[in-house]
Amino acid sequence: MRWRDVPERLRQRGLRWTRQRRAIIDALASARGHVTAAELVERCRAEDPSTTRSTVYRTLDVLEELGLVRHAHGADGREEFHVEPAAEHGHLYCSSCGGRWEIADEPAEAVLAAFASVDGFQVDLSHMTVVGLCGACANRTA
Amino acid sequence: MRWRDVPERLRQRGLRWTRQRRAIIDALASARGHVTAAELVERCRAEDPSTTRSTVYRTLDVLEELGLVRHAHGADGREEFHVEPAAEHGHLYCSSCGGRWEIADEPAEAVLAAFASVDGFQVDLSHMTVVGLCGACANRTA
DNA sequence: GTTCTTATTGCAACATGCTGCAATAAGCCA
DNA sequence: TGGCTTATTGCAGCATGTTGCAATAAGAAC
Repeated sequence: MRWRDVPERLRQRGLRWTRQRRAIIDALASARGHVTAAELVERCRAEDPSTTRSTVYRTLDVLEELGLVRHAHGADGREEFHVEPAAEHGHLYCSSCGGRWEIADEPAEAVLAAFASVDGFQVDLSHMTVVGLCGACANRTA
Repeated sequence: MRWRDVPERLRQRGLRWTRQRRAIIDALASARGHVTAAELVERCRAEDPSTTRSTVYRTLDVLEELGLVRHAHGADGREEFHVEPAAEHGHLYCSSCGGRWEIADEPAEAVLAAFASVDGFQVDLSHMTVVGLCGACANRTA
């Protein structure tokens, strides 16, 4: 649990620890894995109905700079946040059945290697959402 | 130029050829390559200021079904349209310098192969935006 | 505890994207 | 041409993101 020392880390940078930020951290801590910003706003409002969206979005930006969350864009382009990104991973999305999976290590490494070898591009896996047809849907279509 | 027979193709499906759709087709025809929906709305409004956003979005959906455009999501999640997608291609985006490139054939094939071999996932390249650091920015950071 | 600086908040407003609904008009048929 | 069916439009309104600005309040200094 890295949330404990967030207040200190903020202050070290001249930033401040506020009631609102605590609410957002609480919501994040109880939402391991993935969350959308909208979900987070809902969770905060459950505690404090006066929560405003702009504050949540701005706090998420700050937390991303601290490395506590990473954002990506789902298949529809909406934001999703990875909480405490232990291992960076991207997502697969099937446009036919709507299924979602994390990208496994093998293809992830292949992707990294493919782009690195061309012009030294360093792919940010955690930001990647790959859209297409999953095996099952592809078979059904064929 | 495949635009010429769009009216006919629409009617074949029981759809209709309207003044508004003509404006959108005109805008697309003069915007080869990539366009955002917002740009398209602007171009249409230059001709006809009464153009509404919802009409443009709905028409783009129809044109996508006809295969005349394909949409993707840029690095910020906003929509971009590929006009007349001759060769399907994805995009690279450098989060440091903001540069954009089309994904070349080699890495594209590597990506297709990597996912196909795992569980038969068929990647939709045209929908893919890969975010990361370009070679130049990666070197500068290191 | 008081004071001061300024990071942060809440508000209002804007941009993009999507949807339900009543009114319009495309395209078919007589 | 006139009438009919229904696809399409425009409108209004919602959801998600973002930004400028004045008011608030964190936290350091006294």
